[in-house]
This record gives sequence, structure tokens and C-alpha cells, in this order.
Amino acid sequence: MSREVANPKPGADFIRQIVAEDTESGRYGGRVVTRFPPEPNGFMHIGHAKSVCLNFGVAKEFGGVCHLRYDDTNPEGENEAFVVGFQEDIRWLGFDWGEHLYFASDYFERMYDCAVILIEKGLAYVDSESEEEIREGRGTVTKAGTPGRYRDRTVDENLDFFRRMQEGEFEGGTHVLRAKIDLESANMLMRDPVLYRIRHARHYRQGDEWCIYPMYDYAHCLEDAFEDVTHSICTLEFENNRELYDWVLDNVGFEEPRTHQYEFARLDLEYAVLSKRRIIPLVEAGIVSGWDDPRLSTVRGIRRRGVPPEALRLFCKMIGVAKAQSVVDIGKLEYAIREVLNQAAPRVMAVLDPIKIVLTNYPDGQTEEFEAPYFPHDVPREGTRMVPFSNELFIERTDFEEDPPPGFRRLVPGGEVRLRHAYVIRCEKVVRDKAGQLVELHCTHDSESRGGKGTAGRKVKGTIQWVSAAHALTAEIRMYDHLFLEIPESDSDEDEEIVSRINPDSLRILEGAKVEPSISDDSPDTRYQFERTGYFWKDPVDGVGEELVFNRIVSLKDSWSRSAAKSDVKVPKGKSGSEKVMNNPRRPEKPAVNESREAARAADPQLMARFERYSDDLGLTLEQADLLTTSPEVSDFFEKALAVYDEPAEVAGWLTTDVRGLLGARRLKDLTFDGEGLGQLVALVAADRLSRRAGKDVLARMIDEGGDPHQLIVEMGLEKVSDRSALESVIEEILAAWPEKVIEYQAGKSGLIGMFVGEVMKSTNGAADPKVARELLLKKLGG
RNA sequence: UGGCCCGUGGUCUAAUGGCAGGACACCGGUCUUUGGAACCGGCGGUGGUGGUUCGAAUCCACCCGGGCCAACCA
Repeated sequence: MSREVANPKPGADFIRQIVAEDTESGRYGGRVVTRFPPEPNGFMHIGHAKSVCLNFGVAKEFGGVCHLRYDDTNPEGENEAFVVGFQEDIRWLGFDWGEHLYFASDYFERMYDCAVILIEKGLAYVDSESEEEIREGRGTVTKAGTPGRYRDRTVDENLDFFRRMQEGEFEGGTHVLRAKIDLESANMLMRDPVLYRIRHARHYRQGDEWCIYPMYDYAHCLEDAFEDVTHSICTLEFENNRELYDWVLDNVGFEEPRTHQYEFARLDLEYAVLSKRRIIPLVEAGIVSGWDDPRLSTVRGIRRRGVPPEALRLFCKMIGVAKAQSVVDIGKLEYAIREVLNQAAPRVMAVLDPIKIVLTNYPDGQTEEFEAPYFPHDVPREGTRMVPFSNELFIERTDFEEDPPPGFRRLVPGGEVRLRHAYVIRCEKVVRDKAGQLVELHCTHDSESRGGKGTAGRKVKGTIQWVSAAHALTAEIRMYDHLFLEIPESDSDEDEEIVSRINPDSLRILEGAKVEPSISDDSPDTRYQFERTGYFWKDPVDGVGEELVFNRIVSLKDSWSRSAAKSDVKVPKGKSGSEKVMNNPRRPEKPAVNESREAARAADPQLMARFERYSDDLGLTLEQADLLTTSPEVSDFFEKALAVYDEPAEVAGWLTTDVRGLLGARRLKDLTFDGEGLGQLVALVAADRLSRRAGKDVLARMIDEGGDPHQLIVEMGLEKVSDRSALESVIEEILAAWPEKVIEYQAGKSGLIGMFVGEVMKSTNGAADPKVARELLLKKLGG
């Protein structure tokens, strides 16, 4: 059916464009119903999150609803814990299904009834062959399948068998219900797909009520149809399944407007493991602590890591939705997390790897407090806390360097550094033990520099964080990194192989970290920025009691270490720019004709004769002759057009490019006009009644809605405007309306000529002669 | 190898025959009591070859490359 682009929404993803078109055309009476259909046999991961954001997001944006429906049609592996898990994770992500919670297993009765309808129509049969026999009978991608010995059972026989299957009379594996479609279909899924199989297994919701269970392709479309879903959005690997989706609904008797399936590219993320098949071995081997390990890309893991749901939603928005299979840079996720946390996280000071500082000129036993703001000047949020200060402090080991590299802006022997919110200190002495190990640093503070004052005329290299030794809290800090050393290849699905790629440093535990005491008063789910190091929060499992345990959510962007260690820049895998493969640059004798079309011609002498006549007598190119003799249908169409307007090259041009393009999935025989109509149109263009461009608009209309070219020209107002003075005044207006573009054009941006011609075409509704318009524009613009 | 889908800077994505744009990354600068943030600037792209058109990322053909399909999984 034709899909008129009512009002394309530039910028929106293709799914939203389709929904927008359907909403505007009233196809579903303005209803929008989507659904998120997980199978409850695992936990939600970030790939599901993309789908959740899409389905719930689309519903929300178009005033519709999104159902949460469990696709629990296979009793094996499914359970209640996973059902609860998905609900928790979806809610956490910030979406709500309202009262629309459904279970495919609740529809088993109705699905059974639909199967009976198919059997009664002779469109499904009970096959009693073995699994292997069925597999063999299906053929291969290059070899057609062959009918099995049960394919022609009578309707009554099938009904009887199917009923007895349902009643539990047979062992698992002895019989299946199959659709009777086409064993020779190029689409393997259409070769009599299995609809029901026998499984004497306990279903987590239905118990032993059923011993036959529907297959995905049969069940899923019915679930959508039962729920009046309008847009059934799934991932690309289901593209081949769409034909079967439509077949089932059409044959069971669902009429338009009914649900339709649309496919988008699933999320793939660098360093992430996104399939159950690959996560389970990691969990079972104890490589990760469970489904909620913060290194995992499960929503539970991401959540435990401390990532806020807003960040995940922002990430999904950033990556978009399209059909091109792609791998997203992990840096985008990190950006989204920092973006959200920068605005939300209070800043506090913590020292991950402490080294002691003794202030030799600060009175022993004295304490003072600094009032320090939680947020920097550029984050519009209020709040301060008190930070205690004394003569013994900790600073970060990496903030002191005896032998500093050029550009080092922290503490060095004899040098000064500012303590954040406090004093400027100078390193006077490096104290070592007998083994030469650094023990502590003796420093002096400048009491004039309190809180940032008294620094005029003095250049202080840098500012570092610190905590007072006597007041500091000791914490364990878990530093997470990528679980894998390299981006896992999609084909590395062997368990051992995955294990061997694990990054041994994916979890680094820092035991003796020191944190400022103010945090003890905060809500346990506070996400902090530990200044200069990263974003952290208390581990919700191990960090909620007396023990302080922090997870690093994400580091801060670090332009220092990046520039200091330029050597380990990430080299993208695969081909780099310079070694981009040249795609067969020289192929002098390209095949002019297509092999399969040539074979078709060989079987049809009339087509073969026409092919030769087209290329030899009519002077068409081999390519044109080839395309025009694809089938008698095309060739006859061409002949009819020639009968009206005998200019083979011109007619062939229209038919092999424009008509083919506009036709899309439709066939010539579906059109309401034949070759004669095309011939008339081409003749009109040749007679200068309308421009070629306008002719194409007319053709599009003829193909979509039918109609006579003569009438359409008048109706659409496309009578050609090539009267120069009329065009000139249009051009004057356009140039006056785009003064900046005129200047840009005259400054050398010659590509703008297309935009000017386009504007002329637009304002004349496509009737202007673009050739003349261009010529006049060139003259006016001084080209 | 049969069918279906997909190729836009390093990465993700827009442009629906008419100005190839945005985001991330990267590089440089300004600012800064976080080597953070913010702000300014820069680098860099339509897989290839033909064709249709006044005009092609977009339509047509062929080629190259990638993905999916031969479960009684979803």
C-alpha cells in the first residue's frame, strides 16, 4: 500500500516519521500504541534500554500508550524473578506502563482458537515427522524444501490431532503444528514454519495448564493484534520475520488498520557484552559478582555503578535510531554520565592514594574550618559544608612529583601549590625512611592566603584537594574499568575466548582512601564529584552499613594525562582511514546485463528477440534493453508506450529510472494505467507542455493515485512556465528574499545555484522550466 | 551460494531530487581556587563505477563491503 509522506519531519528518526505520518493521516484514528515485549529469561541490559526509550518515548511524544508485555511463550528459563526485574529496571529508567501490563501466556486460549481457524482454512497442519526430518525437508538457503508425508492431512485429521496435542496425549517432540505456506519460498521462515510444539514443562504462570506452546512468529503478531498495538517496533534481525508476521495476521483475519512491524538497529557498544548468552558464563564463572556487577552493561549493573537514569536516557537520545548496524563509542555513554552528574553532583574532597603532609608552621593540635561551596561558580546550585583543617593532612600521591615532567602544575620540592578552599603551601622537605621510601612531606602554609586571599602578585601553579588526617574518614574505593582489554568481536562467542580477553584491572580496589567527614550526614544515594578525580557514590550493597565503600561511576575528563600519555591513543580496530579499501577501482568491462535476467530471457524467445531489437535496432543501451526485458510485463508496457510516442530512448529513460524508482515494492501490473499512459506523459514533456521535473511529479501522482496525464497537468497547475518575463519577476523576488545567499554566492559559493533554482521551482509549484530558470539566474547573479 | 536489509568525517546521526548539518572524539585558544565545567575556533565525510536529471548522499544499474535467515529459541 502506498505510504504518502504527508508531512515529513526532518530530523526525527525514521520510526518517529512513520508514526507521525500515520497520526496525521488518521490511519489509526490518531491512536498510537507501542509495546516493550521482553522475554523474562534474563535481566535487562543497555540494549533493552534503547528499546524502552524508543517505545515508551514514542508513545509519550504522540500521546499514546506503551504496553509492557512479557513474551513468555517458552516455559524454559522464564521465571517470576526476571519479570520483577524488568519492572524494576523500567521504572528506574523513568518509564511507566500504567495499567498496561500484559503476559503473552494469558492469551494462550485465544491463540489456540486462532490456530483452529488456520487449520480450518487449510492453512496449518499437524506434522508428525521428527525434528531432523522437518529440518531436512526445509531445504537450505539455496535449495528449495520438499513436502513431508503429513502435509496433506485432511482438515478433520489436523483438527483432531491438534486437539489431542493440546490435551496432552502425546510426548514432546512427536507432533508440531505447522503453517502451510510455501516450501520453496526464498524466505526460509515461510517454508511451513512451526506454530506450536509440545512441551510437557511447567510454565511459571500457567503451571501445567498447557503442554503445547506457540512459537514466536505465531504468537508475537497475535499478541500485538490482541492489544491493538499500532507500531510494533523490533530489531533488525526480525526483518525476515515480517513477512510471516503479516501472513499470520492476514490469514487469521485481522484487517486494516492493524499492527505493523518496523525494525531498527539494535545497540552495540564498545567493550560491552550485551547478550544473555555471553553474560551468563561471566556470572557463572564468578568473573563478575552477579547480574548487577557494576562492570556489566546490564541495567542492574549500570544502576549499581551509580549512573543516574537521566544519563542513560540522554545517551539513548544521543545515539539516535536508524537501520544501519553500528557500534557506539563507549565515550558517548561516559559523556552522557558526566553531562548529567556535572549539574547534579555536590563536590567534596577525597584522597584516593594518600601521602601525609605535615605543616611545620601550623600549631599542633589547632583546628579550623573552612566553609566550602558544594558547587563551582558555573553550576547554578546552592549549598556549602564545613571542612576541617589541621597541621596533618593527606594529599594525593600523584599530586607530588620530585622530578616533575614539563608542564606539571602540582607540588614539587621547594614549590608551592594551593590547597583547595584553604591555604597555599610550600614543600620544604621530603622525609624518607631507611629504605628510601617516601614517608611524608614537610610543608609550610601561608596564613595570608586563607581561602584564596593574599595571593596577589604570586603565581601558584595549581590547586589540589586534601583532607585533614585527624578528621578524615577511611573508605574503600572500587575503581571500575572496561571488562575487556579490547572491543570484543561479535564472532567471539566461545566462552573461553571471552574469559581470556578479560581486563585483569577491570576492578581496582583502593583500601585506605581518605574522604572529608561532611559526607557522613548525606543521603546514602548521593552522587558526589570527588574533586579532580571523578564521580562516586556509595555502593548500594556493600556500602550501606558502617563500612564506607564507594564505586567510581566515571572518571573526570582528564586532559593532562591524555596529553602526557599521547602514546596510548586508541587505534580504531579494522581499517583505518589510510588503508580504506579501494573498491575494485578498475573494472573495464563491467557486465552490462544481469545474469538472472539473462537466464529469464533465454527461457522466453520473445523476450530474447525484443532484447536484441531494443539494443540493435532501437539503439538503446545494453543496460536499458536488459531492464526492459526483465519480464513480458515490463516489455509489453514499454511496447504500449512506444505505440503512443515512438522515441525509444526517451521512453526507456523514463521507464528504467523514474518509473522503477517510484514503483518501489509495487509491480507495473498493479498500476491503474498502462504503457499508453506513460507514452502520453512522455509525449507531453517532449511537446514542451511541462518540464521534465513537473512530468516526474505527474508520474508520481499517476503511480500513487492514478489519473490521466492531461488532466493532472491542469489539476496540479503544472502547465510549463517558460515565459521569460514571468520567470524573471519570480527570480527578482527570490533574490530579494535571500540577500545573504546572494552575497555568499557571489563570494564563490557556487553550489547555491541549486538552492536558487529550487526556490524558483518551489514558488512556481514545480511548473517553471528549470533550465530557463537556471540560465536567467546565472545571468542575474553575474555568473 | 538464494532471499532480505544496510553503507554519510575516527564514532553515532540529519539532509524525503536543490546550501552535505548536528553530537561525541580529536586539535588549538579564552577563562578558571577542579588539568573539571563553560565559551570561541579548527581538522575531517556521502564505498566504487556508470546512467537519468538543469541539478544526485537521495532515483536507476552493476560492482565492493557489512549484517540477517536453513531452532520444535526470542
